[in-house]
Amino acid sequence: MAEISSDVIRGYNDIIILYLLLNDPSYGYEISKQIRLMSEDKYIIKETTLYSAFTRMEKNGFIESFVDEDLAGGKKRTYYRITQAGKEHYRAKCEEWTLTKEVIEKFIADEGRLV
Amino acid sequence: MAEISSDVIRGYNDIIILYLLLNDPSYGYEISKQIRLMSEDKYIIKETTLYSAFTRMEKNGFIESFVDEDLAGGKKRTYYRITQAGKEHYRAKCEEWTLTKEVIEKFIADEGRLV
DNA sequence: ATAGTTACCACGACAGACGTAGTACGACAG
DNA sequence: CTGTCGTACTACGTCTGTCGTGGTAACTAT
Repeated sequence: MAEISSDVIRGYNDIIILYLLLNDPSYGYEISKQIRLMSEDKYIIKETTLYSAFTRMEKNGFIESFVDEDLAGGKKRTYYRITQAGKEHYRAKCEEWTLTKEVIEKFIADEGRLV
Repeated sequence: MAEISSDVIRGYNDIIILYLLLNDPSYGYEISKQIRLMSEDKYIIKETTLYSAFTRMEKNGFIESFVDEDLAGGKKRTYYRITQAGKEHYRAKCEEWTLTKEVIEKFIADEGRLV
């Protein structure tokens, strides 16, 4: 099966992650499972990619983190919450997506042209 | 106006350039003008990006170069021609694009959800 | 015991895009 | 006759998001 390469997905992980934070805070493991589910296994984000995206986006003020230390078994979990700036970033990225889509599709040839 | 960022376009320059070589050989300056024209100024490829893409794709066997030394004024021009492997690469990238599009669009929220 | 799931992090490598700068020729304006 | 603009590249180094490798730690089922 065809896979989505890292060069192609680059720049869209922000959209994907922020989308999953729009309604409620969430955390790494949960988000990675949701991406897999929603994409029907077409995109499985790498753990390192995800966690470094969190770090980057928190640094940029798009998300905020808080830790839940009261999990069963003395475990911790780091949650992320989208900020107002994050919502604006999300919206801007979505607009950029629309633009990009329009542009790219001009460079997709009809089937007949490929010999 | 919104611009297309390098992270978002990354991975699609191959499609764009190869598309413009599908019918006839062409060269850097001409291709950059065509991209600008076809995208209605929405995407203006950087010279360095374009020429390094040529080098990379020639190394990968997707294109072949030949030089026209007989231009007016003793100038040279390097043309590029798509290979069979290049056409297959183009087709594979187009399929990847379709897949990526399907995935990304699942993470685009309705207008109403953005407050 | 040990494999699997949950939940995360550090470190460094990689590659494509990009910024800066330079070369070289012709045309055309002032 | 000097300077800018357009044509047509090239070299070199930097940046950044992704990814590979490997590690920690606690619980759960076989």
